[in-house]
Amino acid sequence: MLKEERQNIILEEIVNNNKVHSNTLSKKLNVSEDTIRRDLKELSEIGHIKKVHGGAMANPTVPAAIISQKISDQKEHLIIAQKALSSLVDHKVIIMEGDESNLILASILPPDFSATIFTNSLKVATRLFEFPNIETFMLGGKISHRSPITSGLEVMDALADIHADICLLEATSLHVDIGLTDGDRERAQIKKKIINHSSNVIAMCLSRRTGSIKPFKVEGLEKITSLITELNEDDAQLSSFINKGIRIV
Amino acid sequence: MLKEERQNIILEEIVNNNKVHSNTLSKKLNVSEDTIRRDLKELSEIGHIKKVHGGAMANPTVPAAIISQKISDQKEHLIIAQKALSSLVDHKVIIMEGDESNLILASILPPDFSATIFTNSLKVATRLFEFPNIETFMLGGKISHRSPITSGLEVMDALADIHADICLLEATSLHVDIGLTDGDRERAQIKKKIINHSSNVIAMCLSRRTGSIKPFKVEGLEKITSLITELNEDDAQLSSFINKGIRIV
DNA sequence: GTTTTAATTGCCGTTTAGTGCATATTTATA
DNA sequence: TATAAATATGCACTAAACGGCAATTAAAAC
Repeated sequence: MLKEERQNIILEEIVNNNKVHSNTLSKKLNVSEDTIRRDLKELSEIGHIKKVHGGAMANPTVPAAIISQKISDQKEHLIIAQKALSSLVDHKVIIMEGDESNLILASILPPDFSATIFTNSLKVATRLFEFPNIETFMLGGKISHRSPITSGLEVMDALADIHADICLLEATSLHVDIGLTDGDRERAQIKKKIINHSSNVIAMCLSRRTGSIKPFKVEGLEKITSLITELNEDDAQLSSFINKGIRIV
Repeated sequence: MLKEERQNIILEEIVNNNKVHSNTLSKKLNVSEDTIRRDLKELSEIGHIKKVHGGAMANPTVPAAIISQKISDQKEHLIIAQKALSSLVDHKVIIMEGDESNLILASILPPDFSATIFTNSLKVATRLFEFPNIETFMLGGKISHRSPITSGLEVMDALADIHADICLLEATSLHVDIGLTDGDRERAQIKKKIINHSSNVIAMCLSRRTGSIKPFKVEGLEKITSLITELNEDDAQLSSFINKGIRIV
């Protein structure tokens, strides 16, 4: 059995029973307790479950749907989120757009992290609620039927009055020549506005999404300060971005 | 059983009964009283409960996040939510304020329910996201550290442009003479504004919260169209409200 | 298809966490 | 104040966690 398969089973069990025991899992999956322990450690690093003595439990604030997402996707976002975290400093104004890498990022922030954070994601906002030193602002608006994210005029209006030190964008498409594009018109507009109201622009993009082009233009590459993918900085796939002067993290 | 699991059970029991005894817990959970005592010590160090001789009691300053998990109240909220549901009709504009009964209500809506719903609760909005025929609008703003609810100027501004057919308010205090009051100033203002932007005002209130008065006035009883509690309409406790002309559901 | 490389896993010795028990001390209250 | 119950403390035992290492297995490169 593959590790990934096993970890998905573990997540499934946590969603169903709210908890797992290392020793029973070990027997059930025919691996040593050490392996289970390593699995639980990895899974808990993503932030949706909590490792405890003897097993693991679901994080009470995380909905089942999030926990049971395929582990392979979560891991890629975790790598991105970890890099993003190292780019953040305390006491700044941050805009977090979207709910993929940003959700994981919100899960791995140090408990005493201090900042003012704006977000259009219900999931991210719910997560940030737990942090006593973070001032969270939900950007209000109509909730899309595609993902639990606000968009529309209200978000645009709210952004008009904001300036952030740094914004963290989920890039669904990033092309070396065309720049940042999006499949949703409203979301493209929102991203554009966020970029123009932030001193630093960090695009978080899965490597398989680089190179693609979506119908709605956000901004050209020159507006992007840094690009974070799950790849190493020196990966050949990213050299064209480096040539354009983008900082790779 | 995992330690955390056991402590969750203890917390739950304290939240429900306001107190626990070490010796009964010891029998119930099949561990020594020493272990229970250590659990209570740990929980009290975190600050959620207060250790007393012979057991522990609920801490008066328990964070809202924990209170909201009250199991016993869930039943009462369900009764309220069911009544509220019967008051709703399709294709209306609804404001749902707060996340107790409204969250349950959002969970029991028929899957094809059609409406435009505004809410200041992250939980409610997240739940409503699942409904294909509901247009959900999240009222943006600063997220309170007490519960995952937006408040502040942005909410007020957003409300200014809205008129609803019906609003569903979580009433934390409802007094026959004083009317609706709230313990939080901003939230009181928001409720007031919601009331004045709705054709029908439904107050959802646990019976034990009727009669109490909180520091910040929302509106007098005359602004309330209907009152929903978990009690029967003809319960004696509610007669004083009937005398004031409130419709009891 | 084979070789090379990297990831995964199990094992082992050591360390730590959790639990129960014995005993001394404190607390509630009759 | 007497007395029974509850608590604190120290100790011992067990199960789990940790870190390093070697063997195995999967993935990548050739």
